[in-house]
Amino acid sequence: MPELPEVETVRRGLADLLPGREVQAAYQLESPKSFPNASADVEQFLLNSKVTAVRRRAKVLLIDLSSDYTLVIHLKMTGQLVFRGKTSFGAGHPNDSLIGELPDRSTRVVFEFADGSRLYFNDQRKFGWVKLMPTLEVPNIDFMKKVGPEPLEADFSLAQFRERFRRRANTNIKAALLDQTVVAGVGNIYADESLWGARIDPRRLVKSISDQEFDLLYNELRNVMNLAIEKGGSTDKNYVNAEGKRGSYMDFARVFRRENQACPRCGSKIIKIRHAGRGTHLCETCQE
DNA sequence: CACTTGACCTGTCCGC
DNA sequence: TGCGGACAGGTCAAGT
Repeated sequence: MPELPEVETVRRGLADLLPGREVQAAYQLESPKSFPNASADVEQFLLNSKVTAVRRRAKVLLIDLSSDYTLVIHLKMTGQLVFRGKTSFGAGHPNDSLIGELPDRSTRVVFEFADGSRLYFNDQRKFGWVKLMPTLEVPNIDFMKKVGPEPLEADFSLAQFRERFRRRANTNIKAALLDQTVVAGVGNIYADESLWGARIDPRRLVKSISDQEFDLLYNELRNVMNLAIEKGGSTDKNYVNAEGKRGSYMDFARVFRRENQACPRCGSKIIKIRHAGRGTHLCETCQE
């Protein structure tokens, strides 16, 4: 669920909240798997270090520390990173807060800062993870070496976009969009949304897509992701930002989770099918 | 090498 | 009301 716009929203929130805070304690609740290399390194390179920056690459969050180590975090499907100030517990949450008192039963890892504030890593389905590693080694992990370019970077060109898809000529366009080695950060929501915007049927083979259609898709993907960031991401079930609040992109979605509703472009009924191993939403009338 | 499928988990929903 | 099964979807390993 957290895709590029959701992870970027969390990043922006944490970038406002964390830098300068000193980690005083870090511990896991119930699930050692969420923080598998929590070991001697934690004591030496995490405790008493200050957060210096919060970065993002694809769907991965990077919290840099003054020790020259980095917390590398993947939220996968149900991960949340929620910050709570020393006194912001319990009652008084804004109406759009999705979660209440923390820790809750999905809390896996807790980071405590010297000023009494805390960062909670929650993850219902336990697919997400936190790893601590030297900052200089982050670019060397397999995922970082394979992952494609950031689609919202100013220098990401249409020519580059088309070029990246050539390696997946014989698969369908939706599977290729979801492939992180082609373009970084696209998941199920924005794949369906951008294909609708470009009027492309998700089942089409990549090699059948024309230059003009790639042009449309390139623009739609960037537009839809920029809009989603502006709306604070999509909250379908679990996703919340760094303050525990929902995102509102789902109010603007054209096809995702809108099966049986009218296509906003042609009025035909939107359908949901199983494709590329995913629930896939489309309008068969205007996506060809 | 290109491509597809299943596994990893838990909570929720649907049909009987 | 209880219960089994399908489903949710990011990534990687294992399969064809």
